[in-house]
Amino acid sequence: MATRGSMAEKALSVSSEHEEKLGRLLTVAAEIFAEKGYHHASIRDLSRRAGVSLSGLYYYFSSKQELLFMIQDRSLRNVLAELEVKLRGIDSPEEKLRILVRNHVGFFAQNMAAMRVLTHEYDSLEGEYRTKIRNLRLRYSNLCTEILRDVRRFSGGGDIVPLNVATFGLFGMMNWIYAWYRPGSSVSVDRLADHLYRLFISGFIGRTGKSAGKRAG
Amino acid sequence: MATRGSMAEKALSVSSEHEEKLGRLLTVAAEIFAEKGYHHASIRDLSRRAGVSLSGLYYYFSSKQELLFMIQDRSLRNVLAELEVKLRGIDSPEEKLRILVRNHVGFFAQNMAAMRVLTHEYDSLEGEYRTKIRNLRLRYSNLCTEILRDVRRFSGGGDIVPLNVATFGLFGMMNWIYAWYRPGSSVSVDRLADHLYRLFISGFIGRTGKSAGKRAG
DNA sequence: ACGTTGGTCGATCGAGCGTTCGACCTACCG
DNA sequence: CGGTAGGTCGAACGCTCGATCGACCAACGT
Repeated sequence: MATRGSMAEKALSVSSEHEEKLGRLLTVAAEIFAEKGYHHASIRDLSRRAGVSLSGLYYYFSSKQELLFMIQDRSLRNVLAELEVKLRGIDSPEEKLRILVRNHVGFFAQNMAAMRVLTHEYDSLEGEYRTKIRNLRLRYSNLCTEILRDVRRFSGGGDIVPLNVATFGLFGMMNWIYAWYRPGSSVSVDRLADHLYRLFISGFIGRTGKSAGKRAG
Repeated sequence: MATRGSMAEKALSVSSEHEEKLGRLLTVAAEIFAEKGYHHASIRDLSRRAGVSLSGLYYYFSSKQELLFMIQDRSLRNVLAELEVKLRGIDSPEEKLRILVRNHVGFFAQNMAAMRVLTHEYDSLEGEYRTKIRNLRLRYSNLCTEILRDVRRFSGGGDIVPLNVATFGLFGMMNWIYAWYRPGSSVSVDRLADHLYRLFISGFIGRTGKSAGKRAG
């Protein structure tokens, strides 16, 4: 059906079929990488699970490294793009932060395999692949740091915790999810995101525990 | 030198030399695992870096899996043992929590390779090795959860965030350190631990960002 | 009818892997 | 001295890996 038509139509449909199959391969590969780790997973595993011959796979990517790169690149770009759309038109810094957390946690829950590969297998990247992913990650964490800066300025909170420590603390909380959270748990994804947001925000904008009227050092 | 003496003395000194060399091997192995990941690291790498023949290594461990297990087992036991000592005689739950964070972060900074392997390569363990490490981890996180429960009861804080979410959030913050912190940074280890403690505690015991007033208790 | 292009495959290569084995070399014991 | 035990080693085995190559096929334009 979709393969009939003019040259332009065909080129389009063919390339979209190509994209589609590549996408399927990347999804399956992400699952395998997430299960066994990049280095332990073999292209033969992917060949078996995807029902494609070993050599046939190499039509869609040129090396195992590139395969890993594509998974991380797509995940990160998706997270970033979606986040930037959602932030459009939002003024309140705290609301921005809440959106960031929800977006991040949401992606994790929805596509756990790829996100796990993203946080777990960064060091498996080499050379230019690593550099490119590093830059994307930097863009992401910088965006987060800027939001945190605004949150603090806006709330008049003190400079208790350095901005970069706070940023990494937040990412730590969010990225650690893959180690324990299973979708379909008693805590829904939205509630989880909300919990983490609340856990973070009030520690960030002020008040240390000791001023809670209990202890005198 | 140390090899002279009676049978008992020799047995002692020999076994302690054995322990010592095993310890060195584990340290080097942890560095390699931390660098390249468990599956990508080879026993031959260890052989080269430790200056011991390939087959000679197998006198000290019986398989690569056991090697990985020993690294994780020792790290976890050290962290736990040291923590239990430090907690002895402490009553204040908040102080207990502060000690836990300092202890954890301190171990990370002091022995980053092994701790990285501990948090990063749990899934590389198989069979009984995995079960044993899982139990140790459980003991650790349960200890943490209990402290958090006391903190909340003692501070009269609300039940905003479920205890297990809070526990994993805290571990996430602490374990994420290996992804960005480098010893000798501008933030000292003690200050880092303090930052993370403060970031966590006030988000945990109450008040969302909106109404950041003093609580009366 | 023919050439081209996109896609797939079996067979195979060379390299590296974890592990084993038997030989070997001390340093001690009786 | 001979014997035994702790420790070390080179060589090799069997296996899996990532990657390549040339053959093949169906669908298309001309």
